[in-house]
Amino acid sequence: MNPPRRVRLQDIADSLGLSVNTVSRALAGKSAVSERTRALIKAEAERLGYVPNSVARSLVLGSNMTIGVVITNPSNPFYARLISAIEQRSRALGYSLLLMVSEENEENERRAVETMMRWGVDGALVVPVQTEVDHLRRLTSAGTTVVLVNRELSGFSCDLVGIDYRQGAYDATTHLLDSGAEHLCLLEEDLEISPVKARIEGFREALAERGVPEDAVSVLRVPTRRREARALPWEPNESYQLARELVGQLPRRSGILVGNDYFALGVYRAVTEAHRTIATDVAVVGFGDHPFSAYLMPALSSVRLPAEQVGRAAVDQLVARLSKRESPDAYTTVRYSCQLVVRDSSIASSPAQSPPGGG
Amino acid sequence: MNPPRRVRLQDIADSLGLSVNTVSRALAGKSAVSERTRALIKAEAERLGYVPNSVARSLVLGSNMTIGVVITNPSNPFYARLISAIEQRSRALGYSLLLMVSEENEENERRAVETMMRWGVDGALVVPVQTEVDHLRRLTSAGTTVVLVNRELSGFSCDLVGIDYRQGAYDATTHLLDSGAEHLCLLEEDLEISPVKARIEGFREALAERGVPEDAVSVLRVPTRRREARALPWEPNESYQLARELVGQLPRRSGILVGNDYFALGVYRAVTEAHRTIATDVAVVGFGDHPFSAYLMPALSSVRLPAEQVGRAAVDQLVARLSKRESPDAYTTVRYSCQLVVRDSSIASSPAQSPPGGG
DNA sequence: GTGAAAGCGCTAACAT
DNA sequence: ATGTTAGCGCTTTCAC
Repeated sequence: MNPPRRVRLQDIADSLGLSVNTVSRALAGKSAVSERTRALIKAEAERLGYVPNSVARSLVLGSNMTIGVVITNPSNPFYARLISAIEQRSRALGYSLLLMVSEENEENERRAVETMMRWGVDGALVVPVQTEVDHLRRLTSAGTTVVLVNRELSGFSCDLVGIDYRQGAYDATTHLLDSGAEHLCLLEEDLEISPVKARIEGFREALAERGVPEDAVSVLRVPTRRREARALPWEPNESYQLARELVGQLPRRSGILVGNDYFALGVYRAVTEAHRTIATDVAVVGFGDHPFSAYLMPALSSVRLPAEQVGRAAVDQLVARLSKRESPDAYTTVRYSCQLVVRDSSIASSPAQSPPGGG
Repeated sequence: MNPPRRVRLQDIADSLGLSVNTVSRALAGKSAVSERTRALIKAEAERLGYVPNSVARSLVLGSNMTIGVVITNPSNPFYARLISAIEQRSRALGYSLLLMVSEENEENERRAVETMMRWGVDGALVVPVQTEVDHLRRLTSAGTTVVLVNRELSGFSCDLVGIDYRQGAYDATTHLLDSGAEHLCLLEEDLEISPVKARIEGFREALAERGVPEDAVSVLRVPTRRREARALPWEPNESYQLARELVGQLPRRSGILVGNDYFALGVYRAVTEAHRTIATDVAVVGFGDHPFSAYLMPALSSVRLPAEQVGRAAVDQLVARLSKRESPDAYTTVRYSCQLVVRDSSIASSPAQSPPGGG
């Protein structure tokens, strides 16, 4: 059997004794076609199983209704949710998605940008790896609209849709203090990216505001080795090792804020193995509110991240830019606030201390 | 500033006083160009910032080095891993990825197939929603190579790369029996898909082999409502509700196998709330070996799924087919085996019953 | 070794 | 209302 050649406009035109042009217009819904021939053409297209050739269409139109998405790691639950949201919204607006993964690697990101330029995607949604921006600049100056997602980048002006991690960390820290924690520790990823910086800021800000002394505060970096190929950033083992060391020297009434719910798993194990109790001895709050967090024992308090909102808004922002022909003179930055979900891991650590039958 | 028009072969040719053709051949690495001009051309291309137009190239070549991927839900950790693996391997082989999400919805899958036909992707990797196959047939008969991933489909012949869920369930069930469980229950997703069927088979097979009486066995379906928009299949609440009812009537020495680690979270909570103990009273084994499972207390035994192998193999299988020009006369089915990881949730439930100091 | 010409499938401008 | 022509950027004959 020879390869079944694809049905073209020409085939429909021939079969009906019309010109390609008429067929094109009829199927495109343009006005200059009689309803009779249009019906005829549609029927014939249906009969022959005609499928428009997007590649040819894109070549002449110069646009291909495609959005390039560059993500650092789809296995990270947050980015998985983000991809879902982006795909859903893009699909609703008629855009296809070219997915690229940078693996926290600058070189991969460069190649992704190159790919997008080759394909001439209409727009790009990028979670940038780091601070290098020259390739992104090339991309925009080649006429591609770029919207940064989740991570901010100084020295590169474009729209950004992100999350107010500072506020999230601030709220979580304040909550830990309200729950009675006096010694605070932040366990963070070891990447130099804006979400981490913002969380540290929010953490510090809350503590300063309450006048917590410097020596009662520490920020520790978990060696996630994200940049090593195939390393899972959320493998709890690293945070477990770190928490083991930490837990020995942990004073009473301490609170730990972790930059990722997976880190909390390591903390839980370390604390439990040291025969101390989450919540009572050590209050814990996570980031991400992963589905498992509500089901840990005790249930983990966590800062919920609006991945769906961010994904949707990023697509909307991108598409809005595309409809405006000219290059913008001002860029938008949107940071969605995140919401602390209080559960058992951070409830006030004192109730057991009230004397039974007292009062 | 007027839109910066993209650099074409023509621009390089003009700038060097050559023909488009020569430039094309030079950059394509063809032989019929003198080394001197080739160097000149490459330098000029570099200088002007030339980026090949993949759309134009695809139109003439009829192939675009693109693979269409249709996934039911990227937020599902298993599919997230699968996407990662597929992307990584595709990238290594020079293919771009068109990502589409079906949301367990037949209509979306149809649209995804339509999109792939429009773009004329070289091949398609599909996790099929259900049993409908007419659109997939159209896709293949239009000349697109299809490889099914993770879910099997009767009535549609093509290559398939999947997982031996039957074997996984068989091993897990045997293990539960070996651990002393006498009353067995399987908590499964409520989708009519091959992985679920295979797990039920494996479960039943192991029990039959050991002569476990029918009335000591049950298979329950968790109403995951996957098909409802935005419903998270792994939201543990449904399994929690189900397990609550179950746990009241659970005899001693029972074992629960769940089709998804997230279900185990619901079971853990229900069992704990009923003042019974995981492992001792109820042995539990999960499926998926999600990162959190090893950190539950007690640590969850689970069947590890080779998502990375499957993703990589699926791409390799697809690309292998693409290199063979003619339509195949035989299709390959590969099922990767999965490995049970035994942890504390399913250790023998009897040690505490041996009389202290006895023997 | 290089150039001229044709054409991939489609749409837009300009006829008629 | 329909047909003709041109051209998107590239590759592939086929000349020279």
